[in-house]
Amino acid sequence: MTSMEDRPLRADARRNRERIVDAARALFAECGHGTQMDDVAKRAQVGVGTVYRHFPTKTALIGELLATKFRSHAEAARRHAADDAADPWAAFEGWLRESFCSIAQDATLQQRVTWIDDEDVLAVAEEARQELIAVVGEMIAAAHAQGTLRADFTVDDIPAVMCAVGAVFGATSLPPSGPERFVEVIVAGLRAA
Amino acid sequence: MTSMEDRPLRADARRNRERIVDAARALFAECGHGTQMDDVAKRAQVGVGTVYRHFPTKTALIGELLATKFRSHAEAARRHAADDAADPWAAFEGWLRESFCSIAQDATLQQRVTWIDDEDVLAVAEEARQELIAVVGEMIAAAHAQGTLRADFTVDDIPAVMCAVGAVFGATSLPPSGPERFVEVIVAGLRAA
DNA sequence: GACAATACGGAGACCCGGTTCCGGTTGTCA
DNA sequence: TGACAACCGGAACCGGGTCTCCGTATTGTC
Repeated sequence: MTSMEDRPLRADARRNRERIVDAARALFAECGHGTQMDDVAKRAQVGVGTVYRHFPTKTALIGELLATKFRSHAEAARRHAADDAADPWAAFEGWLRESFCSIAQDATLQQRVTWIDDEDVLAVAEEARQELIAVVGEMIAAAHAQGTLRADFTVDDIPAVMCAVGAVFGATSLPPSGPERFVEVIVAGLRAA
Repeated sequence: MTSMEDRPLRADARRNRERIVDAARALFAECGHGTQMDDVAKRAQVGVGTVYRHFPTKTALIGELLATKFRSHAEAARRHAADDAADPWAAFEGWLRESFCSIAQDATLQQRVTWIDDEDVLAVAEEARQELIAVVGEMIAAAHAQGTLRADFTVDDIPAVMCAVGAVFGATSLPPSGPERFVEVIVAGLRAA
């Protein structure tokens, strides 16, 4: 989506683009919402102009980061589904835990999902998001068939769970020992009623 | 805390202060993070200057709103504890559900707790927050004694739960039918392991 | 009813952060 | 190696939002 092979993109351009994305991810993880374009540029050792050539807007940049996240969640889901093909609940729970860890890494980003201009951010990452939903949908269906997952839980609830986890890990008013425990609560809550 | 009886505060001043708080609450519920001081002033039919005389800073205003919320949660907790004195779990669950509803009302505000400048916002509401923690702590202790609440759940986890719920209800990328279900998951997850 | 103290209003100063622009640089291809 | 296109940097711009300032209005007291 972000920029197909219209033309192969010059070598240095490619390098810079990558640097920018890395810098952005790192900064959002560290500085949270306070991260700004100039910072990203500085961190990537690049001028602001360069950042804007690759991403026309801050929203676009964030969208790209989010899309990447989604893709990696989806990939994890596929992996777990394959590894635990025999036990859908195990696959689902395994995926949940892995995703939660990954969310903990840069919760700030995840939190963006719950925001104002989300409409726009999500639009950029929509394709990746759909893919994720699809993959997870299958896991959920399998778990339902097995009868190990709350009957009233659907794919549509996944975003909510992600939001929740993101919020908890991203909270600056740090629950000292909290986050991990919170995950346990959710997992327990999701087991068949 | 916000302003003790240093001097009784003139009649019109008191009236305006109240209007401002009401307007702010309403706007945060409606417009979310986008709410700005001028809007609050307009809604309260007051000049911006007046708003700033009562609350030296936007943060202070939000802090006040938050403090009010905390106080009402605490009050609810006391009520439930009294009503269901015989059954701690019932009291706890009842309080949780009531609080969740109330959070749903103006989730945006609750979300503030997970934010950047939270340090500051929380500082303003700290007193009220401590009170809430104390009251709920007793409920939790009682439920533990009864053996109906997950053994590894402590008061320190309450903020996390609040954050989570706030995030879910406040998400603009609305999980269509999600929120209520999410509450069920948490309640289920909190029952004794 | 008049004076002091207190409060009000809202124009605009001020600051902050995203976005633009363009002169200079670098990669690519013949 | 030369020439042209693609790309880079970062100073300057600009809109939008918080907060200040001060002349005016209201309250309360004697």
